[in-house]
Amino acid sequence: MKGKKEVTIYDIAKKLSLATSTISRGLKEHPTISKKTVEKIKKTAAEMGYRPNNLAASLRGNKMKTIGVLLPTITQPFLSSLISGIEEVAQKAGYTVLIMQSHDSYKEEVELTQSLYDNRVSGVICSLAMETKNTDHFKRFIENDTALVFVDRVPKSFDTYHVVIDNFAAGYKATKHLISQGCKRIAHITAGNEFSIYYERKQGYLAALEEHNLTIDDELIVRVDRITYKEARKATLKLLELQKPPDGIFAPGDILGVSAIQVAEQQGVKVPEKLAIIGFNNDPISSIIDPNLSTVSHPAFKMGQTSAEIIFNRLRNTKNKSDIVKQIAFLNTEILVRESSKKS
Amino acid sequence: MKGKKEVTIYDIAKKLSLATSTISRGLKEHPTISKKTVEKIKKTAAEMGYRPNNLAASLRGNKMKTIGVLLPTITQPFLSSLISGIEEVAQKAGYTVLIMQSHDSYKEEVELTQSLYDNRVSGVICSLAMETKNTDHFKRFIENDTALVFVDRVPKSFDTYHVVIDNFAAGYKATKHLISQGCKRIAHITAGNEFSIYYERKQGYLAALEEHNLTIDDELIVRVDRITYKEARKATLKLLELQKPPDGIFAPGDILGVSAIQVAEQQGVKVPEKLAIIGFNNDPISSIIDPNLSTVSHPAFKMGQTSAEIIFNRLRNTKNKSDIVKQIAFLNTEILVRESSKKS
DNA sequence: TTGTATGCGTTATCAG
DNA sequence: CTGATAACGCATACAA
Repeated sequence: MKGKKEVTIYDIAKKLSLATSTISRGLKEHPTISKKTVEKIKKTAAEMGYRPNNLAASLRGNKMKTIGVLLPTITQPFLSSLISGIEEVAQKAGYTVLIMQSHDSYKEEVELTQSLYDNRVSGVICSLAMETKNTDHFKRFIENDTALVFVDRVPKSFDTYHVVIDNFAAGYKATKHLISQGCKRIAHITAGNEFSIYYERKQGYLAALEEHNLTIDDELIVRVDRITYKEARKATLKLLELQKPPDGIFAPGDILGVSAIQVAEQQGVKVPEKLAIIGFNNDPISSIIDPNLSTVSHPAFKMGQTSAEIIFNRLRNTKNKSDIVKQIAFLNTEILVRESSKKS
Repeated sequence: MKGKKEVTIYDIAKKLSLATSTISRGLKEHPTISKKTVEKIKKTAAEMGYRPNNLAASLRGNKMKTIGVLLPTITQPFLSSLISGIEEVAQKAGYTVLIMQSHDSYKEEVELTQSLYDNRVSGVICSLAMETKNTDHFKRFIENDTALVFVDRVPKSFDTYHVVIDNFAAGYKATKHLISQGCKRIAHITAGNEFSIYYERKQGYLAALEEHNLTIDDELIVRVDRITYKEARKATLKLLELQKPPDGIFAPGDILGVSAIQVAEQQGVKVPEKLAIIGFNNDPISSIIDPNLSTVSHPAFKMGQTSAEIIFNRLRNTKNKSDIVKQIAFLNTEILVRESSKKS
């Protein structure tokens, strides 16, 4: 009933009348093994259909050659690109990628964190769930010498590696762009708690308004519970129904921005003439929708690569691991001006 | 310099003056251990910060509680939904998900297959790379008793579980829909080799034409090398520039369909009046683009769930593993009629 | 109900 | 350059 028994280095050893240790070393081209022997071992191994057992190998070092990736969701262009970036770097390094979705739930995040730990991954790359405020569940990784990198949605007060964009600056730039197009009443859609990227973006938005002496009107700032088309639709509608509707919207996500465009058109509000809109992320839809959505480029793939590279650097230098307690990599963002915000 | 040493069942045993085997059993609530002892063990384990080592546990059974997922890419709505479905089921079953991207390359697929094997995953869910014709690299899983399920892009001649939609029927239905809207010259965009889902869809398209006595015009069938907006644009342009351009396009993917809509509009060809278009997959963009793209629903999430369920069923019933050599689950598809194809 | 002993496949250490 | 052996952490067969 069982499948064929596995070929182990022991089998190879027996066949070649060598010690298992020699086989083990030969397979890894250890310098102390003669060329000839190495070749012989490799040849025989291939013939016998030998395949290493990463499990057994990892048991000694107590770590799998695996990077755990913990994200809110993966069905989002930005995040799947991020994974792609991680994957590319990991694959080259001979590591595999374990992916988990927190669905923006704190509870799930905590559980998955444990699962990752139980699997003894070498490193963890995480973007926090929207709900998450306390990040104590990550401490175990530090104590255990597991490389830890937070990306995009990072905790405020956790000393480790962060890969982010400057959300404040991006929000500021986006808002300023709308102002430069002549907008006077700029609305904003926000989400999450005070630890979230959306909070930062909002701060940037507020700063830009202040700098240009535009009054900050609370009714122009609406909140969504989740980033969905439906929620965004409601939010936009609310804005358009105001006594004094906005002439610009800074939507901190393209889903929100696209929704805004659609609702506006449905309501007969011309974009960008009557209402300029800028989104965030540069999702594929942003350049498909008509009018094209201006947006802020978010280097997702690059962020993934960078995160993974940090992990591997950290893994390589076992020495100075405790030297750096915190390091933040800021990646560049750019305002992509497209049709939805071109008034001038 | 090292992190704290790990707490093992041995440490717990020492602390409680019990045998490691008792601890091991107590942790899993083995019936032969007294309630009291179980509780005591669990409490102490928690206090000491014990976390199981899946590596060690798996080494005995020679399999990790992990499902390997091998896909062409993950940055595609259809595939990331599929993963989501797999993830959900796996998470409930206490399994983790290892994800790899073949980037539609045969070579990468073979390598990743090995990597999956080396990690001793319990099951593999795979959607084949576009390039792949030979699937011998999957045989090892069968021999090794690793549950194997192919999903969506499945091999022609491999006896194992398949989870698919009826691509022929879907292609037939989509084409028939266009015919019912009065189209006489229906174009088609195709891709991949004769083992691909696109081939099946094309066959369905051809069958529908034949059934309705529409002449099959080779110049109406164009081929793209990869499913990208750019490629699709070129293909559509080619069609529109024909002496006798088509009055309908069956695009076997929403990316292709969306591109077709855009190119048509740019060229001043009214959709659907002059050109009816239907896509495939029901990607998010299909209902965002204006006019909305008619499409064929592809139950991605469901396919993921089904694939995972098959894996776990198979894993549970170790007995009759060789009884079923091949089993195909066909999931339902539906024509979603939207603006882009509504002539009548 | 609990304890003892052993093995899973590999690698590191220490000998030769 | 190669060999013997212990160890990684856990789970099981067999004893008690």
